[in-house]
Amino acid sequence: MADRKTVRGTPIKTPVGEQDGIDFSIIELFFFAYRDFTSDPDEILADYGFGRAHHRVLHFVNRRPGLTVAELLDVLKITKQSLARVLKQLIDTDHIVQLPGPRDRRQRELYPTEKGRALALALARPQSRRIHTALGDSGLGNRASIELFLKAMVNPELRAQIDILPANPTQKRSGDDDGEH
Amino acid sequence: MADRKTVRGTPIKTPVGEQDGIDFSIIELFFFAYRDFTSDPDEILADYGFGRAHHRVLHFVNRRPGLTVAELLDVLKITKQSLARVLKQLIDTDHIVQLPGPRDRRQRELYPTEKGRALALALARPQSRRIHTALGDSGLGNRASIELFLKAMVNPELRAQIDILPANPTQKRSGDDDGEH
DNA sequence: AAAATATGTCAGTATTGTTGACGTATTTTT
DNA sequence: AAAAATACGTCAACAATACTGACATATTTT
Repeated sequence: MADRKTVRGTPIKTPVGEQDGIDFSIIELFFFAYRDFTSDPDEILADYGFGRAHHRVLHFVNRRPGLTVAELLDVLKITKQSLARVLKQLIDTDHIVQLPGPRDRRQRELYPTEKGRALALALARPQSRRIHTALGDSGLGNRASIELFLKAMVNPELRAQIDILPANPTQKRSGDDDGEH
Repeated sequence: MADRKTVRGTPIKTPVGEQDGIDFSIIELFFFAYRDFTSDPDEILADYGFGRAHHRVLHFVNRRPGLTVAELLDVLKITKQSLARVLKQLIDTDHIVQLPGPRDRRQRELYPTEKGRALALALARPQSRRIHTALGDSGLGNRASIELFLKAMVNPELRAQIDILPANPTQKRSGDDDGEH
């Protein structure tokens, strides 16, 4: 048998691009942007021996204090076991506490402690700074457009998860004086 | 000694929010958007027994045909071993071929085959569609703003990796041509 | 000839995810 | 009250993707 068991295809030397009818520039930008966006908290987490999974749990418990394990699983779209490990660590290190559900005592409502709140804020701070800078660079009037765009990128049936969160109630903030420019 | 081997902190019941000076809404939207953005190709990849790592390699080899292993490692920011596995699979399945570098024969230039090009396009198609829809939903005039924003989210020192790509007409590969003789 | 470089590979490990099964406490249904 | 369903925790086994460190080979540079 000659070395023909795999008939190698011919190398293509022209780059793919927009002419193929596909929005490669934004696809790629999204990849790079998210990579760097997550790199900021990753460095902090490393000091705690935590990973990105811990960050996500911490984030949502801080955003929706009192949410149950089942709700958290639904938001994160992971399995019980994946959550169990990181949640246990966060509870053991006193970043999160569990309280029995008031109506249904089988449920465990998850709350951040002072320590957990502080860590969540510390993790979010560099991300928020990056976003703020990026908004400045791209024109400060774009905030609404960016929000709309990102929200439209989410699967429609899952947008409910976002709307529940206390993101929009007092979005006014007009004339807010955090102007770096 | 009551159960105080760990003195648990008090549960905090108020959600974090923008009043903490942090842009939680966009942080969260970015998370959800990227999660769903990557879920489209993930489903296709599963049919091939491939994962997200294969997708990234395939993407950049198609975007920059002829890039070397070292360049690919630099773009992906992973180690040689992490790349080795997925690259080997992609070569064995004839999605990518290697050619010795013309100037330096130690290098392996990576090129997509017809098959690899087709898969890259198939993976990018639903992502592009999602982007297009989202741009439509958020106002069609926002494309430039979105691009600027995403680019500004990338670490400045790494933006060069993006500029090299054939997204913009200023694609000038420096150095002596690698001409096909 | 020696050193440096580009790549490939091996061995071992960590993190984060998966599926499936089972136990316990609690609530709901019968 | 007994049975079934539910919420959660946990165990065992496994898979994908990353990591570090070491070493081999071919090739280029010094």
